[in-house]
Amino acid sequence: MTTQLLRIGETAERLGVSTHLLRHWEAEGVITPERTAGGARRYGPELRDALAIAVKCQHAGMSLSTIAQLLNGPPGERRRLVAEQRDAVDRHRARLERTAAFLDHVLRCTHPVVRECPECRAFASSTP
Amino acid sequence: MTTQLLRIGETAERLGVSTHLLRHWEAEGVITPERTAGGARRYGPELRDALAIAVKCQHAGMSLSTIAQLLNGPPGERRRLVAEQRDAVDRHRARLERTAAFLDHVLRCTHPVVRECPECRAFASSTP
DNA sequence: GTAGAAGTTCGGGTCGACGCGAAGTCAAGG
DNA sequence: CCTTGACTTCGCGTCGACCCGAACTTCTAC
Repeated sequence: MTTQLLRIGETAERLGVSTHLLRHWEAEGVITPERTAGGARRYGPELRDALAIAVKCQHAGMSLSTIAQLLNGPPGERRRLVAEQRDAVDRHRARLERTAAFLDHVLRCTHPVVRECPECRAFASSTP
Repeated sequence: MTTQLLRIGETAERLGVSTHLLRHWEAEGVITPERTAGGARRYGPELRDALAIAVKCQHAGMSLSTIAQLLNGPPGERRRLVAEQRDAVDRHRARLERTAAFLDHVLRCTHPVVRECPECRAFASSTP
């Protein structure tokens, strides 16, 4: 049992994505699998974990190029990027929090017109 | 002072976007300004508030078509959509929270390899 | 050793959300 | 009247992320 190398089909299925996508991500420098002598992609457990993490990161709003740097960049740069993304996620979270509050408010707001409702106006003119 | 109608240039500048964008959003059915006799767009205070809200909603991940429905759809449908988006925002928030925790962890994680770190693995295999 | 499943490369297509510039229109000042 | 500047429509270009099919090669099970 030589460290469970899976081919692209299995890997894609387990991850719930298409094989096209895995090739695309490779082309974008996100994840680079090993190759057999004949050129077929083989994904080991490490890479599959990295892929899973990449998916989560993407859901958190990171671009493919950012994720690629995160996974493959030099350690120093990597640390900086992680911290940066951490901040970005926090800002994103703050925005979402305001949005959630606003939507909650809208559900019970009786003002027919935004301008007449201080809470709506507050959201409209909230920082970034 | 007849309810401050602004032209597209002023409106765009105050909002920090391009005039192209405002026309684009109109074409997508997001916001439909009044027109002068000659066909020039005029944005009243109400519409400008709506625009500001649309911008926030977009930052919260909503698509233009969703926003268009939110702003212009029939009240019944609107309520449903708001509730739906509210839920989506919450799910999004939950994901971001996990991501933030993961990034925090990565900043102080000493394991050289993801597979060897239970916390990293936990994030990799966390629900959606 | 060979069939057929699964893989490969390559190039073009789609979708959402824009940007951009050309060519024409309108309104106000000199 | 004419200029000037902000506006109009129209259509094509871009970018990120992705899907898809054609044509060919490799892998694997029998």
